[in-house]
Amino acid sequence: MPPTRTILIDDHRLFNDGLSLVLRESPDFTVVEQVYDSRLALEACSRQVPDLILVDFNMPYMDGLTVVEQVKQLPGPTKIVVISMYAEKREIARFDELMVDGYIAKTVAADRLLTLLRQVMAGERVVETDNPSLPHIDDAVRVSYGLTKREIEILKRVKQDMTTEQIADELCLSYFTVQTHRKNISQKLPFTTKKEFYDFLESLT
Amino acid sequence: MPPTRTILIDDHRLFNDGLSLVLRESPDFTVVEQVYDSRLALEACSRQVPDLILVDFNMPYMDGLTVVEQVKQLPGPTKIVVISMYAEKREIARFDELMVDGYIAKTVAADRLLTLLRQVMAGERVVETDNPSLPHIDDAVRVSYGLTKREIEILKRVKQDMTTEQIADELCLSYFTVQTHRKNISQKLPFTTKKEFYDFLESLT
DNA sequence: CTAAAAATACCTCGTACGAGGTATTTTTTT
DNA sequence: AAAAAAATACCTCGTACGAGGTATTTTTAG
Repeated sequence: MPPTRTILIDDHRLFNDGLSLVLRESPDFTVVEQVYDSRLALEACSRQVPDLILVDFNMPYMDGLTVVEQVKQLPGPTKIVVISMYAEKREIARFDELMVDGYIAKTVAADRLLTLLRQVMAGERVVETDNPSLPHIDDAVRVSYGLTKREIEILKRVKQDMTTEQIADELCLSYFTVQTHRKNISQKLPFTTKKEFYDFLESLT
Repeated sequence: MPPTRTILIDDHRLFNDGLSLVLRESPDFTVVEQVYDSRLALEACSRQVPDLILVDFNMPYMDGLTVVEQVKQLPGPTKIVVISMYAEKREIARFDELMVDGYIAKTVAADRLLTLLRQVMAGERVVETDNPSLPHIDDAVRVSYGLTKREIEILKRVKQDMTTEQIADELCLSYFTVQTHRKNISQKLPFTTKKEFYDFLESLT
């Protein structure tokens, strides 16, 4: 059986190169091309007609979504696996619609990735969104910013874009109480930009 | 000369494992430990006393900032290099304050990383925030969402958390014009959550 | 048991923005 | 030259939140 001809699409060269080494460890995969610029992905795929592409979701210029949409238009039995930073249900849902063959979080170990990719090549659809061996505690985050348990509860809901009123309803609190918590939280956190804040929220489970 | 004893700290196992393979390619580096959970980073560093640690900035539980702060308290001449998703001046400034030995974006190629790490071990401080070979155009992003050039201009400033008024001042536009652009933008973009929106902004240069 | 920390609740003011309009001018495309 | 697209500008209403307060109750730690 010939090795699976694979194209890697990720603008993070370091990750792309590392992933390439991971695949090279296994004789049943061969990396025929590495694409560092999503705009070149389509061209590479139509030229190489790979058996498998691994595409990062978060890329500049053209996001993974667009790449996937376009590659699916191409002829050939190319399998598509999305590699993602995030293990969010919302993200997964978007790719579910696109019917990709796999959705794998970057938290998986290298050997686990190979196992999953082999399953994909065998015709399965795989979703591996989280590493179960990592316990979901946010104590460290909490302590490092001096947040209380209640404040974390509030933050988790802020992360989901819930409004003060919605949070109050869900936790059976007064609107004003949630207001107070949010105020205290923003005084404790050092972030100056919204982006920093949302990056921080990302780390809450 | 003995190889540089290195610890990798990144909760993205796949990246961590890939990075490990990258370093193993070079005889002057040896990876003594891979840490997948930032909470265990301090313990590993005090036990191993490595020559070099590579730490990811964006991690759950405890961010790179905290890890760096703590590791700097430990004895030993451990060099600290931050590996980051982002090439943002703001981020770099935060690590500049901490006086780490290197700040390297994930967009660098594997062999370039090795070169930079050797420079660090030779006593230099390195900052490599962007890959100059990638032209900064956001045409693809623009077209895929049907945004106009002007709208991109507005968005870039929204990304910097500028208010409607500030944007209007900078671009010599009426407040109302900027308001209109922002309205049109939010109608064109499909994002339902703030997080999705900020992830998208990340892709603008 | 007692002091500190956390959680609860209330109030107001100012800022900011999205969504709903309408409308004119400029630029680009055909 | 005409039509289409983009950019400009104005207006209002409602929602939401941060920052500034104050104050009571509950829980935790010493």
